[in-house]
Amino acid sequence: MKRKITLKQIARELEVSISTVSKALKDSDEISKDTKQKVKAFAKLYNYRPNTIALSLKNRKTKNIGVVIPDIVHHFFTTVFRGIEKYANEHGYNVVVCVSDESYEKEVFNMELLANGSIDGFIMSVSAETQQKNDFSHLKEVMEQGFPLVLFDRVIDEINCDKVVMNDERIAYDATAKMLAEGKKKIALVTTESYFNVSEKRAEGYKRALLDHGAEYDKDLTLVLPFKGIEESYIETFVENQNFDGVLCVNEIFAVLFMAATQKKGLRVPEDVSVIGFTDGLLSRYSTPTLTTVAQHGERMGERAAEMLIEKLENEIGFDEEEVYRTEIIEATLIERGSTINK
Amino acid sequence: MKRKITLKQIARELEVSISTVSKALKDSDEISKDTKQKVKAFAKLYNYRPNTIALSLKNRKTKNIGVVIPDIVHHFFTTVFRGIEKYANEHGYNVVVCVSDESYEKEVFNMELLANGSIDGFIMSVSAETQQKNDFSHLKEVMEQGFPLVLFDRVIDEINCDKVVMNDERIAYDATAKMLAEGKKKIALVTTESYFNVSEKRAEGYKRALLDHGAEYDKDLTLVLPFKGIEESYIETFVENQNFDGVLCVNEIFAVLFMAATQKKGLRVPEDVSVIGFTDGLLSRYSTPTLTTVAQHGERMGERAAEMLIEKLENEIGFDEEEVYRTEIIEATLIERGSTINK
DNA sequence: TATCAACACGAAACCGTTTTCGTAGTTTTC
DNA sequence: GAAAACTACGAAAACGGTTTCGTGTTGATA
Repeated sequence: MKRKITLKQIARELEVSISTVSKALKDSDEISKDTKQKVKAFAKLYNYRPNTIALSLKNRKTKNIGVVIPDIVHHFFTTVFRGIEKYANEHGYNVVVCVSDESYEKEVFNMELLANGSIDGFIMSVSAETQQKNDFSHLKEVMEQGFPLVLFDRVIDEINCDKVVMNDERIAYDATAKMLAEGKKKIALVTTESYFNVSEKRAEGYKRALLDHGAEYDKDLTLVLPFKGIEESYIETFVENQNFDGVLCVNEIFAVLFMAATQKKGLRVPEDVSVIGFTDGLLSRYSTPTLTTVAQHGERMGERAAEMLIEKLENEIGFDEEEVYRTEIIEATLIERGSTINK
Repeated sequence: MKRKITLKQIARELEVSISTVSKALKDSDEISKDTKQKVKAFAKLYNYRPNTIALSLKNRKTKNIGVVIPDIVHHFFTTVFRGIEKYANEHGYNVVVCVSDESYEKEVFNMELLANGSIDGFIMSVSAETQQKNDFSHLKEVMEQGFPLVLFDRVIDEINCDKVVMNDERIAYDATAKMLAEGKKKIALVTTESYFNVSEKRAEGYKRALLDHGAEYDKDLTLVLPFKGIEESYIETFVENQNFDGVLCVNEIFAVLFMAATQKKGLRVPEDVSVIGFTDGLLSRYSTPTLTTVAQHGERMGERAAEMLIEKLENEIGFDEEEVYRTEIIEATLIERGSTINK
């Protein structure tokens, strides 16, 4: 086991002081040309790299950012993560990920762990349980400790920090309006239980579109599915008993299940029923017909979140300068595919 | 910005030495009961937590493990990562992820970065480009530096380290045999270019099953698709021109595309054509019909990889003890769904 | 020749811990 | 009453860097 070489060893070997080696490697003009060359040559030969941990301790910066997400086996979060990792890496940061698994306790635990020196700032999307409990003291805590925090997607209004969100309400409006424009009259909504503020916003956009276009909002046309353990039968029962000619689903799994159920019933997509989902994942791209869906541009969200965080990290805020927080809206776009009638 | 409290501050506040504080918090019996209580109370009040970075420097252990994978927006890698993260977290380790994006250069760069003190060991799956170039000096390098390394899925024979793999050959054999047992005669194979050793092994299993069961191996029934930018037309052309009644696809995207193409041609799945894919992702679960597929148990692979790595990390190898490397095989299983004829 | 700046380098502090070792002060022992 | 043995604590080194501040040696200047 060949230990990595340190300044101390180089210094001893070359019979100079540690400071000299350090300065020589930094091309300080305190050091003579001769010595610099000697040191650099030696360092290169032994492939010297400064120890990250020592630097972290000295600089009180780890160059690590902590990402806390509810789930990783999930297309949206994965793409956001991709964006974060990409941007971070390009800017000299590493990313340490903790998965809260939708659990409040794990979320708190992980954040405390990371806050003990492992990272310089947080990017996160809160867990379902946290949203339900409505307890955000752990977020306040890390902010008070001076950690910059960027929330994305599942954000918390009462926490004052940088945020990256999607215009859920508007895109749901647009999606609904699109189906109305196709001539559809009875548009259903398939959503999750309401403690997810994103689902709620989508529902609002859906309603507003109906009312704006003179369609009536029928409560019976909204199907609320549980967060975990979706039973296909819920959907099939709904499809069996309700009359509709379009549907907006808050994710692609619901969309593809709904589509399958309507087809099974003998209805054609999109001729008889238009279907629009959220999340442009594999399901949307490879279903039959392909799904018209809302692309959330997760990667861009991740990039922006990372950008905002790193900006905060690098621009040490002046003393008594007022901290200013931004909320960035990433515009979702509707991708038209085979499950709607497109011109 | 409230800095986290340090031993030094507690010491000053309580008018004792730093050593005393440190020992008191560790319940050392060098310290009197009184002092211990005083210190502990104060520490609890100010919510003292030892600084991770300082500990890392002191102990030369970061309690971080580095994960380098080719892609994160990919069901299989995501599940493996999930397993790693889960096991690591349960055992007091954090995970820092770097995505190589299938690029040799990024892979090398990221590993060098991580090797400068950020992590204690690596878990990785090599990039496509690395496999093509057949250059593994960066892996040898980190091993020589004393970092334990666990490879999974895309492993390298010439690198001597712990490995976690799937029995690709055998499960491909089983999948093919299953279709033959259904009475299918002409089984096609849809695979990727061959520098992926996993694809190669799957192809071998496929061939062996054909020969073992007295079916003939027809080269024309193998469709090789490029790694990036699959054109649907490649598949459609193949489906149009070849005669087959079963197909084994090396991933679920190929499987679902193939299924769509055969259905479009008017063939029924599974009556006319049986389809089996690899990867038990959303596509397999929600396609119509649902896909019979090979479950790779990525999560278990990740857990095992993490377990192997952490075991190496914690059991400092005795001096001159011979290092022993293991290759663990995670048994894949065939999940029977609607795209094959099951009894 | 005394003075001074420039040059080239080293000592030491610091980041926050842990841990070894030394040592006052007290108690026990004979 | 002196030596031995505890007790309870502190000083200092170490992990691997960076950086400030000296300082000894030159050569130039007055």
